[in-house]
Amino acid sequence: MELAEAKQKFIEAWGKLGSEWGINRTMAQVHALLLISTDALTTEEIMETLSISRGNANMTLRDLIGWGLIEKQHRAGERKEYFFADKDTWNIARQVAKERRKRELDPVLKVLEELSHVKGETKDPEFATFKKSITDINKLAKNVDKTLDTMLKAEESWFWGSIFKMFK
Amino acid sequence: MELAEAKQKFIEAWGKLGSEWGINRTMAQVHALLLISTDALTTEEIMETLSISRGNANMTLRDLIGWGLIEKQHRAGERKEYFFADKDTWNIARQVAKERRKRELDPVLKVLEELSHVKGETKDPEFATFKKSITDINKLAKNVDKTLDTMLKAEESWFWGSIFKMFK
DNA sequence: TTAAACTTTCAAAACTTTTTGAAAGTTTAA
DNA sequence: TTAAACTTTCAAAAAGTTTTGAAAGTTTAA
Repeated sequence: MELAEAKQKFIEAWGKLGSEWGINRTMAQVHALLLISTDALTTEEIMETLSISRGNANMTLRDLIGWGLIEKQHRAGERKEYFFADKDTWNIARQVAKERRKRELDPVLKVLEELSHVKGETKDPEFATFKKSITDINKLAKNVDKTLDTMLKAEESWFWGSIFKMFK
Repeated sequence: MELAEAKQKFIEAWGKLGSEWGINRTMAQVHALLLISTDALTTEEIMETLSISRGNANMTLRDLIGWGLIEKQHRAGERKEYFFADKDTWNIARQVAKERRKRELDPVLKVLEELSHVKGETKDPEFATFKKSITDINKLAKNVDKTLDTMLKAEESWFWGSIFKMFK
């Protein structure tokens, strides 16, 4: 397989994975392109390579910066802005986990906390079922939250070392 | 807060979380409804409670069965089918992880494996960058895969016990 | 058998999300 | 200043996804 073809395939695969995980396809593709680019790229180059519009490229790049996955680079004597991706996969995983926790898990935890205090007649089976489900899900969610927290603070080697030890 | 209101809130929150995670909103809502229902419900009751059409209810219920999250119940002397959800949150988490691994992670692993064998000139920086990114992502993906595998086989208590030990 | 009770299908409609591109805005060198 | 080089915005269009509902299909009691 040619390198160019391989790059193309990677961009497609990454884009597909992204869209299945609620990150939009273009965003994942731009990220993939920057991940496998040796040098930082301009908006123009990104637009060209992925055949996307200027507006789309601009918004996507801004979102990626918001997610902490890419950065701008200023070059002396040049007007254009260059973009490059953090290439450390461990950082990527952490950034994504961090953002998704903030955007998705946190609000759910808040609702669950609120719902777990609903008062009712313990003998009422309707109430008992509701209460049990909420409590159980709340427990799981809190565990996930705690695990993410540790993961976010962890160093890569320490983290995987622990995983390996854990899973023999 | 009234029990009825609390139920409504839970269904909404679960639906929102689902849609952010690539599971469609209705599917997550039907799941939520069954999770907090003491008794198994008919298609009719689900349609009514969530204000959705027969077709939608039918497809959604079928998908949920496909995900292993709910089951049909047959009642002697009755024509209707009843549906109920597995209430064990640990099982729910495992089922979801299992399905998503099959649908999303497996295909990506396949592509990465293929791409990690692309041959090229090691001195070419373009090639070197590509190779490194693919190799790193491949490593991470394999680790995630292995972790999921263990999780899928694990008992709840054992799993969380290990997590706690790991994270002090 | 039959027909009532129920389930499934799927094309079209509704809704949601993403993308476009032209216009407006900003920055900088001269 | 000015104007060229660049970035940002956003309303409208395109694309993608979900939902509807009526018709077709299936099952079962009698």
